[in-house]
Amino acid sequence: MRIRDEQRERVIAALAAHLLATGLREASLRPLARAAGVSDRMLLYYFRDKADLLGAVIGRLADGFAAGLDAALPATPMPPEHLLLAASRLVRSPAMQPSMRLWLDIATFAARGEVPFPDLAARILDQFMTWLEDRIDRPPGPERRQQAALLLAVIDGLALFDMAGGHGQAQAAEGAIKAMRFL
Amino acid sequence: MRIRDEQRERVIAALAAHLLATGLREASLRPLARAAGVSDRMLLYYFRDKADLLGAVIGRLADGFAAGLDAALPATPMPPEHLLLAASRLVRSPAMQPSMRLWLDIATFAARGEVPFPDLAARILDQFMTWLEDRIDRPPGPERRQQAALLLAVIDGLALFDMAGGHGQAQAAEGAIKAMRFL
DNA sequence: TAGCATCTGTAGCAACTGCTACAAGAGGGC
DNA sequence: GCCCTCTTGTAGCAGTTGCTACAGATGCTA
Repeated sequence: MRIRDEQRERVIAALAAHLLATGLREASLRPLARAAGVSDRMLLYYFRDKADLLGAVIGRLADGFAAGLDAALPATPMPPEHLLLAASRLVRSPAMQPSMRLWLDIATFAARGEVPFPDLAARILDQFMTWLEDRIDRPPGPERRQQAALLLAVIDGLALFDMAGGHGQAQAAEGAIKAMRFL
Repeated sequence: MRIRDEQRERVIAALAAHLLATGLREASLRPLARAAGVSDRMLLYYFRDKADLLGAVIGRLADGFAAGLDAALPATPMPPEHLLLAASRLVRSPAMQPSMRLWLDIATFAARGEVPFPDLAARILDQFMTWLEDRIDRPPGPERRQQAALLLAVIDGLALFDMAGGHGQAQAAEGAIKAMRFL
């Protein structure tokens, strides 16, 4: 039971990077095994099945993503307008692009109910929400939560534009954000 | 050259409904052929290849989607706050859910550069944008365009929430929309 | 030294992927 | 009658998919 756990760990680390780079669509066992430097046979020895493997890797990625967001923007409360602008710029930065692309992939798989993606999607959504809530200069409560949800919707919408090649639209929307106010 | 074109037409109509129901992820030739009531061999006689087929079908769907939006909300200019609320409710309605789910699928395929999805995604994005612009009570110009882009970002973000199982977040965001203003 | 659990490679299965070679039927023009 | 183009079915290719049966290797314990 020792080597197996060590290898699990090693595989998760290796595949996290690989998934970010290539996305979920080409994530079949043999290429994943190659990327992790093991055989596909062993992948299914370390993990129960493909869903188990992807769940572990994406779970790890989600934690890393949350940590990255925390590090990139200190948890100092600010007006929602400022937060929205800062967060959308952060999320649309080239460094975050692979993560957002993967997040979109996960959302579409979750939409079809494919395990383990619904759970993963819910978890990522929650992480994102609390990250935003912690940075809005309002007392905790339903209103702050509503604002965070709206902010997240805008952010995800911008990310979707970028994915779909609508960089112009993303740019335009960022312009409008500056003229946006919350009562 | 006659039957072939008739069949093309028939296949496109049949597969439009099928794609809406099942999404892009299970859209391989044999199931598509079954849904269209022809053999996979003939599918590739009517269409050059799979990309050609999907391009035709999704193009048709995009036009239908745009027409549906036009019919559902008359082109009467209104304040962006009202439009946003009306549009998001429309787009999140159960009837529109399959279309939005497919739109997400298309966006993720476009993100990987897979033909013909980048072109399709750009086209759908443009249709959506003009639909919104036509309903904002402002003179045409960059500012109206920016507002439309921001509205679309929110709408797409809400759709993403619904796909990812975040119905609570979508609900919350809609609440915040009511307290949102454009300068 | 034997027994045992853990680990790993070889090989393969049955299903599916997009696509194609080939031949044959259907129909019209000469 | 003939050819010629359009249309269609049969069959199959070479590659991929997730997953597994089996046998052998390894190392620890008694």
